[in-house]
Amino acid sequence: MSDLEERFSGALHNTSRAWRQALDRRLKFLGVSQASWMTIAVAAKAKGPLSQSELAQRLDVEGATMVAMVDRLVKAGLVVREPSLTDRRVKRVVLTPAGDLLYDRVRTEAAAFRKELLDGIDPKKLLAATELLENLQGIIDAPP
Amino acid sequence: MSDLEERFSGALHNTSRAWRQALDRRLKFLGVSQASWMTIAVAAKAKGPLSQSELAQRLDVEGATMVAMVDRLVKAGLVVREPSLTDRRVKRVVLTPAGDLLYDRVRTEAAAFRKELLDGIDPKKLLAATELLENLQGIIDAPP
DNA sequence: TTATATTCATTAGTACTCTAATAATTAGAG
DNA sequence: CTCTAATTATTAGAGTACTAATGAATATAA
Repeated sequence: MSDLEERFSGALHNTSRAWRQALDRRLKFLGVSQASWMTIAVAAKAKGPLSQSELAQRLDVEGATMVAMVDRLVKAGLVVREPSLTDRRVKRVVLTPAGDLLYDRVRTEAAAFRKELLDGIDPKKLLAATELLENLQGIIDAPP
Repeated sequence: MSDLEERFSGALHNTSRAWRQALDRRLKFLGVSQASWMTIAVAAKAKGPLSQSELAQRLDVEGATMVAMVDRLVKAGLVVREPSLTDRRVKRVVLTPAGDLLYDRVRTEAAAFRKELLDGIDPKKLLAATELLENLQGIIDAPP
């Protein structure tokens, strides 16, 4: 029967949720949520400053969501909006020194947390699960 | 290196998110989100009517979140609040006929969607991934 | 060049989630 | 029985996400 399918679906969603919540608790002392950190991380990893649209696309959220996110990050002093010189519609999101510093700290913590959780897992099985998830993601994102 | 760990983490969160969003789109014509449906489902599957606390616990959300959720479901005519006769603090959440009907429809749709997505996946691999995820969830939820 | 279409950022309204604080009630200790 | 603990539901405020509509700017077609 499709008992396994239901079980997999439940495990996928519950584990993802539990992970996110646990990481959020762990990073609370830094004063940032995972959504904020992910935005900072994508902005930091890019070669040049990204526009809000590019950020939204890479983080798989809507543009309107990114507006509010950048508002909060600006308010927190972690990024600034810089008008593009070549396209006056565009505003580029640039990290402040405080943003850079925060990114370093959060990245370290997140990696340590990942390592703790996955330490006892067989790498072969982990790889197989990763490939299955990536495959599944491709199926979901495929054109209907 | 921990490259695989980062890759797994990304795949887990992205796949879970993509699944949830795709299912939300698919169920939009029924006028309910997955969060609402999950609440209805837990209430429907229970033997007797559950209190808001019990619902919150089974859905792994906070009590305050359940207050708002039940508010919306009551407004939508899917459930009613019934004061407990034995404990005047408690309000039990009872499905209306409209709630029962909606649950049947959504359950059918969700199962069909699951089947579509997981149809081409090797059951052995699916089982292995499920077990890994369940194991991981146990690690996350374990007392620190 | 002018008209149309697209893109970018924004606002407004809604949904779902959290934490912290509170009132009412119940359970337990003395 | 009374004082204290814990539990239940609630409110308030904030973060994160969506859709839909808008103005401004750019790109494309005629």
